[in-house]
Amino acid sequence: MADGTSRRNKIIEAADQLFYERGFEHTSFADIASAVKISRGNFYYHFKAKDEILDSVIVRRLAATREMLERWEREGGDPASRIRCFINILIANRTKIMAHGCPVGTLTAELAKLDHAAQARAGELFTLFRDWLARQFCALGRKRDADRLAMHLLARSQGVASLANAFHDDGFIRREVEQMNDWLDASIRDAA
Amino acid sequence: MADGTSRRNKIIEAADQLFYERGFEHTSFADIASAVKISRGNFYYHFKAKDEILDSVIVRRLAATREMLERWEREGGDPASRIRCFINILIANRTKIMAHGCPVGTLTAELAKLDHAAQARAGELFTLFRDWLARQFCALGRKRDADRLAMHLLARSQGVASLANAFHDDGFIRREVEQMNDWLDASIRDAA
DNA sequence: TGGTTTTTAGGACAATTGTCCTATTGCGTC
DNA sequence: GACGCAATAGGACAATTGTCCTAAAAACCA
Repeated sequence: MADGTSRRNKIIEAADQLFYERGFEHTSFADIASAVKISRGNFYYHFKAKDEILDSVIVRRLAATREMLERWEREGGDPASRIRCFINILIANRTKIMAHGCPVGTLTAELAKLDHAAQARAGELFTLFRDWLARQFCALGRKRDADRLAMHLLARSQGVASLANAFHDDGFIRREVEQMNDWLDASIRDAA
Repeated sequence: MADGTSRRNKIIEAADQLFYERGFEHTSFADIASAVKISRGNFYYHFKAKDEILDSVIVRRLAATREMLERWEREGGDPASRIRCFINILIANRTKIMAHGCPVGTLTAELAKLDHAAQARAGELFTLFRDWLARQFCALGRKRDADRLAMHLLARSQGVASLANAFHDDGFIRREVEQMNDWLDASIRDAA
């Protein structure tokens, strides 16, 4: 069983979703077990410890993120449109975001509180977006402050996700996304 | 012992700090007990359950926040300067924020994942800031979109706290705070 | 001082946690 | 069909969790 639906992959998949919905620490082996319909003790054939499942989940998310960013790079059109793909995640995932927050931000925050060893690995998820956005701003002619703009946009989307989660406000997300798009337009004008 | 340093208050105080640093669920009674130097079983003389400690912590935070906002209202000068007091929390608390994130945002996010009953109460912390900021924007002549501006500023500061926590970047906070102040200046000009 | 109420310590409790072990099943190959 | 390895189930494990109980101590008041 080496295909994409191997038991190991199913465990990672279920853990990924549960870590997002309930948080890492609040998700027990029993939770994952009943989701995958596997015996609890048998996890240790696939993983040495719970931390190893977390590692695998992060690796999976990193791969999925890389893939998404590459797709946007291929099919997103010009750099501005690609950045709009990023901004648009807030709209596309708004239901999940209102229920569970941003998967990257909430995981990073939780691991920081736990002082967990995987903190750095999870931070790479942010770095992935940061560097990708910076490259787009470079291509827009904002080479000098590309990273600053990338961090700014990243922070804006984190803030929107956080408050959307707190207030469960759909309209708020839409308004902020509109403003972010306006901000992007202005940034492009400044570059010209 | 009815003074402000009663045992009950000391427990709440210690729990407040620990919930911030380690998160609510990851803080055990044993942790609080050793912080207050009290026997573990004796908590139940002061609190019926762990959730009751959380409630008390939230009540405490609500009171502290209200007090802070009232102080800014009294001593903050004009509405714009008061809003700058808010923005400046990011600078004043930057060390703690880089280590543990925003106390309001991280608690709200955690309780959302736990699907905890106190979620709504914790949300009031955000509402406190939201309404206060909206009042200030009203006073600045932005009555029509005061709440929108308040939410926007709240989201910005949440985003900054989130990324500052992830990247432990002091300079990033300062740059973003500067931008937020610029944005406030522009908002005031628009009102005129 | 004596008695009553408030406060405390310390341990018992069941439930849950992550972890580990072993016996058994299932599948592929000769 | 028999063998060998991969995969699994199910339970044992110590530790930790929140909770509860009871006896002793401290504080208070007459």
